[in-house]
Amino acid sequence: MDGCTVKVVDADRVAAVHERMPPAEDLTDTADVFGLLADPNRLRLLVALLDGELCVCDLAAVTGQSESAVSHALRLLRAHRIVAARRAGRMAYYRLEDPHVRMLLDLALAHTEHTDALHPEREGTT
Amino acid sequence: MDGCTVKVVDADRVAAVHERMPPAEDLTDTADVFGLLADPNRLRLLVALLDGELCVCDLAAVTGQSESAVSHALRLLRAHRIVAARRAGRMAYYRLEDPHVRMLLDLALAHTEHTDALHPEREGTT
DNA sequence: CTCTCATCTGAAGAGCTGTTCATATGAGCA
DNA sequence: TGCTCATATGAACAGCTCTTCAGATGAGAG
Repeated sequence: MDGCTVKVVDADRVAAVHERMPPAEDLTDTADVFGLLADPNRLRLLVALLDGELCVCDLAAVTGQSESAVSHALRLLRAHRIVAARRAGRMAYYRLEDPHVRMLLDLALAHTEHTDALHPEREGTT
Repeated sequence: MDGCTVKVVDADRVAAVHERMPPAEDLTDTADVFGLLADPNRLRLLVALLDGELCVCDLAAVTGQSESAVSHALRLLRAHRIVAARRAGRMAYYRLEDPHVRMLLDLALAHTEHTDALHPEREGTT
């Protein structure tokens, strides 16, 4: 049932790694950020904002989503302070606010571009 | 209903940004990778593997998950070639195989550590 | 060959996520 | 003041995800 819960093969390594493990809070936080980047449409929005601010209208046009979907997505991103809104009359201009996320985006996109043959979706060992 | 679908505020910007937008395939791929990093337990596994290979047993111990959960998670990560398995008898030693993911992890964790007061989970503009 | 143990797998259920539709808000304009 | 348009919001539903439980696989020991 438990299998290995009791025994540990490399106790020292386990202890050391466990020591270095970031606190649960940090991991949750990080997973959260990754989660926000884990949607193609949200990704499109953020990529669109890499170059500067855009209104909801234009974001919908650029990313090919309904305005409602865009608004919902922006709401989420705003709640996590990844984007920020500037109001001009009835328009709302959004911009990428989190430099950390910008870095992650840059890094991820740079690598994806170079990764031509990586749509495996299959087993590696079995 | 559509609201803005027809009109675009800054047509030039929209065209330019749309031009620079990576192909859908790349975005899906990237979102996919982020999705794999979007779970605290998977994150724990990957962080544990940053220092070198570990068997399923020890991974379960270090990350505090059931072996079954770990196995399922590793299967997923393996399918995307993020980790690789080495077999030694009935043991399976896993290691982090994707340097790109390693970079993302390093970057993300480095920043999360410095981000003491960033558990907002609330509105930014409203 | 049989038994044990580490790992893997499949099925199933609970919960989360993203989209849509309908409607609300609030600014500018006539 | 009343209309229109950009954006925001809420409810609801479909689809995906993660965990667990039960059992399968395959290697080593006797």
